[in-house]
Amino acid sequence: MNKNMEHQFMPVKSVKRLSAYLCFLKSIGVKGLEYVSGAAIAEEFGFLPIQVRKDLAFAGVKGTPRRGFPTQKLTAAIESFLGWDNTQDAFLAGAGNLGAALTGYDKFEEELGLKILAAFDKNPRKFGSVMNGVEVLPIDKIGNLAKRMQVKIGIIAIPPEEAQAVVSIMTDAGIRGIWNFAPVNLHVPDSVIVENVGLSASLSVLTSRLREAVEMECASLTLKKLGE
Amino acid sequence: MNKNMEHQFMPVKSVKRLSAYLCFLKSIGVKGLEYVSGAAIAEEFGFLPIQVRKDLAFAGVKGTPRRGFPTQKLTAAIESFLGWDNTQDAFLAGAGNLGAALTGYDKFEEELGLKILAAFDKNPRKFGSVMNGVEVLPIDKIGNLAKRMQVKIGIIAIPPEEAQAVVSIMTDAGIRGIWNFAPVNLHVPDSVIVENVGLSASLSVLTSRLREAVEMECASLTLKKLGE
DNA sequence: TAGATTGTTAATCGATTAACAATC
DNA sequence: TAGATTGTTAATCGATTAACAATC
Repeated sequence: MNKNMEHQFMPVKSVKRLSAYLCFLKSIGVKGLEYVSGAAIAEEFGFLPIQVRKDLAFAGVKGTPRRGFPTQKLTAAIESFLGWDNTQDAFLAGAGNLGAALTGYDKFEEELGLKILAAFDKNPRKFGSVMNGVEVLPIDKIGNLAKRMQVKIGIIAIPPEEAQAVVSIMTDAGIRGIWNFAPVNLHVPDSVIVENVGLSASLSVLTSRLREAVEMECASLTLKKLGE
Repeated sequence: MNKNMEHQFMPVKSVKRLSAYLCFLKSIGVKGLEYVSGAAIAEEFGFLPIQVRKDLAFAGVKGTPRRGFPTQKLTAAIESFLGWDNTQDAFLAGAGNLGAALTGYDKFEEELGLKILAAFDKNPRKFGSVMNGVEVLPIDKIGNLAKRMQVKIGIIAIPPEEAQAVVSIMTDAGIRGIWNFAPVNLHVPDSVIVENVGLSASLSVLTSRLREAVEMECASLTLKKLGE
């Protein structure tokens, strides 16, 4: 096994930033600007230009000195790099409010290429109903159907208590990627990838930052008073 | 300005992990185990014990050698550290599917202390309706009401094109924290904190990891064949 | 050409991990 | 006491940033 085989993994943070750049590029793309510089992207996000250049280098686009990056090519390159240009089929576990939000959000299919083939729920009253164009089926069928249709992505939008059982069925059925919205830590085989959305964690980051800001203000206020 | 004033900011990653630990601690808390070790928590998440201990040290809980951390105290300490123990009032912009998911998710109020006081929408047909116990008001009223009620947190669950305008109204009205679900980069004054949920970014991380896994398998398969 | 921007190579910084002493 | 686990201090690793050469 030689060293050249070693695969360069993409840093998670770069992937996330690239996805943000893409969003921005699409918004300026409509303005018809032929080139965009790393500095311009950096400016928009408050990053340093060198960081943007590093991220873009990962995506493998070459820029032109003095001009920047060709907007169209750059957009296409990042899209391809993030895999937004080919469709991925997914099954959604949970036809509640969150499930409705996910099926109702056209951007996932149109821009990211995530095609939610069907939703699954344990509530019999929902069976056969259509949620934003996606049919709701009994949750018991999820394993067999995933295996038969070779679906590789499962979305977890069910209560945390029920999540692990469904995930196990999914992975047994050959699902390789889990997009998890439930506040539980899921256990899966090594070959399966779990991406946790972690809304509670995200909210915690916001509130802890807010508190830090308030503390800073109090501190500088006290300092000012003492200085008077 | 002496060095002692310098505030130790909490690393975002530690905050996120602590929030995950909390979820796990609550689930084992019901089992009535008096102590839990860093190693046990690490095991659950596949982390190294030292990382868990480092994170817990931030939260300021003292453990007992040979026994671990007192489950109750630890849970309470992390909750307090993350601010889950005091209520925060919030306004929600957007009464669509996502807004419904957020208002319908009781955990935010019960466990994290996030109280969504009202939802705001531009669709007149929704005015006055009640969404999971939260009243829907005209979006024009969000600024005045936020100022009057001194609301400090705003949640953005509206289309990206409309987000910046509403955010500007929010920050003018004194809102200090924005929890952003819209796929746009928001511009706010320095005193305001934005936490982006970035569902597209999250999905991109999953799909790029999946692709990396597939590539690795192909590579090792090729290698195997060559070796035969 | 001159100058702005890219891309590369090196330095810095912060987070993770290791080693080990302290403690119940 | 012996042994397991915490907590501290140092080493490593990876990501960010700086410096600067290459290039249009």
